Amino acid sequence: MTKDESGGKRPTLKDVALAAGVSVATASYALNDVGSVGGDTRRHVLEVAARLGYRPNLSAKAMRTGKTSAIGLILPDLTNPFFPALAQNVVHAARESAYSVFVTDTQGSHEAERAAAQALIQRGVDGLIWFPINDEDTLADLTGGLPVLVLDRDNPRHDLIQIDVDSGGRMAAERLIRAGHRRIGVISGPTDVRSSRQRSESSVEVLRRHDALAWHLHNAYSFDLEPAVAAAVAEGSATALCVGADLIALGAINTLRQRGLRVPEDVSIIGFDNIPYGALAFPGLSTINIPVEEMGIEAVNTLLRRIAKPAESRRRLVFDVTYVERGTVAPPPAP
Amino acid sequence: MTKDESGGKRPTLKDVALAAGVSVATASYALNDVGSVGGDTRRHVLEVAARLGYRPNLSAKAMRTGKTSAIGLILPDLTNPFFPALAQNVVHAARESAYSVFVTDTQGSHEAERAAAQALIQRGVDGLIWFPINDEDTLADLTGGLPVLVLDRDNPRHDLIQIDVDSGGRMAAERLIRAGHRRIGVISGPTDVRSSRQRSESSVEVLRRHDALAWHLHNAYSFDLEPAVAAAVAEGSATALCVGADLIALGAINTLRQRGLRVPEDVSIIGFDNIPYGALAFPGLSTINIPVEEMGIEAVNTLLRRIAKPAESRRRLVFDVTYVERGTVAPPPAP
DNA sequence: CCTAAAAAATGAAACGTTTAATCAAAATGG
DNA sequence: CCATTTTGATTAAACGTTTCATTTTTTAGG
Repeated sequence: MTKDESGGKRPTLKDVALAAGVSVATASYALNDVGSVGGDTRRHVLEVAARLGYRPNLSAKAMRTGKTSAIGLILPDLTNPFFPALAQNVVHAARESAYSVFVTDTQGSHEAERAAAQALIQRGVDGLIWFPINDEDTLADLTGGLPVLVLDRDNPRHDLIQIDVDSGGRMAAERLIRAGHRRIGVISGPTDVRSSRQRSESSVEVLRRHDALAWHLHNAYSFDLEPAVAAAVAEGSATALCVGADLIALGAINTLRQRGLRVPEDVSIIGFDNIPYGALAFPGLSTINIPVEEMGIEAVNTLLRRIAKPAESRRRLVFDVTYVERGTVAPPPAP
Repeated sequence: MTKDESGGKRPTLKDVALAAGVSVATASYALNDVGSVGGDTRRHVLEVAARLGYRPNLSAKAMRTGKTSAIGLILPDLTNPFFPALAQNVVHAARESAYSVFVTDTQGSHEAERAAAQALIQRGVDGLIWFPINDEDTLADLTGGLPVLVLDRDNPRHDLIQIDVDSGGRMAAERLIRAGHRRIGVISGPTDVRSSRQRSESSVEVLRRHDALAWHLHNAYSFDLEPAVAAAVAEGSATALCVGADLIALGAINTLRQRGLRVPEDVSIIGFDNIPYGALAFPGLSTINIPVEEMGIEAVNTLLRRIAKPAESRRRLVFDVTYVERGTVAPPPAP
């Protein structure tokens, strides 16, 4: 019960000190559990503070200490279903350590990305968790010595949390081969981001080795697959698809169905990301799972450690992926 | 070009004043475009500030003025696909006015909701955009005089942005009737939130009037529909479903398909929310669209207005919904 | 007991702003 | 040309903390 004793406004440290009959300094020491203050006084101050419902003014604290206990999360696109789970876990992990999170979404624009970073830095965030749009280090001149954790992308200057996409790409390809497919198409996302390239390149490599690569489509963006490819598939150029992102895979499924092809009876598909949609689709999308929840948590852990020890050597964490089988893989249709 | 003249640390107002050969006060006045400062000096100060790459320390400004130009966004669950688009637009609209947004996700727990609000208030946010878990005013004792904008839910103390769910519920029911259905089931979400109740109640009302209500299932939560209902539908108790949320509708479709029923050939379905998944499904989910983007924008506009004029009379904005036809509505199967 | 050391408590400066209260200089009016 | 107003600029206080340097009180040692 935080009752409000003094009229109206929030009690300040001075109020607490006054009410406890002690100096402001002592009150501060007592509340922060530092300095040398007697056990009795400490308890008393704490008690009074609780009674008054005292909450430190974080702006003041921030100004004095230079630490805001806030961090920024910069994401390319919140509406991409890959990100909300990440954001959620970042926010929660941060709260565990009494940090709050400014979330910004840059809509895939480098300009917006810089503006967002600027704003956050000016706000004095203690650190940034940054999922860059592509591999360009667009914030190089802004971040200064600020702790930054980079997600998924590459960056020579910051701590990194990455994903072992190579193994994911391989898993997908191998699974399709094991199912008996010998004409497999690969569809990949934006080629200007390493992690996206790697996904499909590792698939391609495996497929080549088995002489099972039908074709490779680059830079598939949104979720309607190019009609050309759909037609190619319809003509039987491929009996299975290795797709670099679930969103694209779902689009591909749609396109195929609109052309009368069944999934997985006529063509098998494996996606990448394990976005929640996939589980909801019918049949469920088989895909490569990225442990995005753990990544979120580990991101704030790593960032907070870096904030605490700026000099520690650079860290690079790589998360494993797993294949999750649902309903979009089957043997190729009998010819 | 924000080059860094003084060694290392960010330049402060004092640095600017010094470099411009003017008092700190004048520098402040000049930069904020207030007070009486000569045209020449003003220009000069601005120029110097730009040259030094000066950025005001927002913590300091906040402490002095009591305004942080930050707001908090409290959502029940970021991974519910309804919310990311909302969050995105809130963040963008806020940035337009140089506000930053603390985003928190309360996982449907009232405890977490209170904790989050506490933290944000302590941080000194200028206002809160709050999508409550249900209709309980769980923050009543915390918010004090703080401007709060409540989304979707009801609340006697705050500005409101709501949705005309009644008309949505009616639209859905009418559409199914128009398609020829006469045995229609209604599935609704949590009954402890008014807006959820209203969605289905308005459907029910219309269906009753046409004597077309087959049954009404309350409190359907996650996305697998109760086997009981699925069986009931399978037995032909209903040829169409009016569902209170897309997420539930998609689950329903899955369950039906697993029992061998086709959508929409055997049973038609209309959802509610128009979450992005719906468009990706095959066939696309017919649903009621909520203009969530506009709502996000209007939420920050209304909140910022309230922050500027705390005394203005309470506002309540109601957004219209629209029916979006995709592929899940068809005439009932011939008996 | 007295002194020295340790512990507890305090005063005041500092953080980077804004802004009220002054003051000086320039402009205005009679 | 003096008195008055306006304009331009400055000084200093204030916001709520933390923390250094200092003082006061207590404890311990001989």
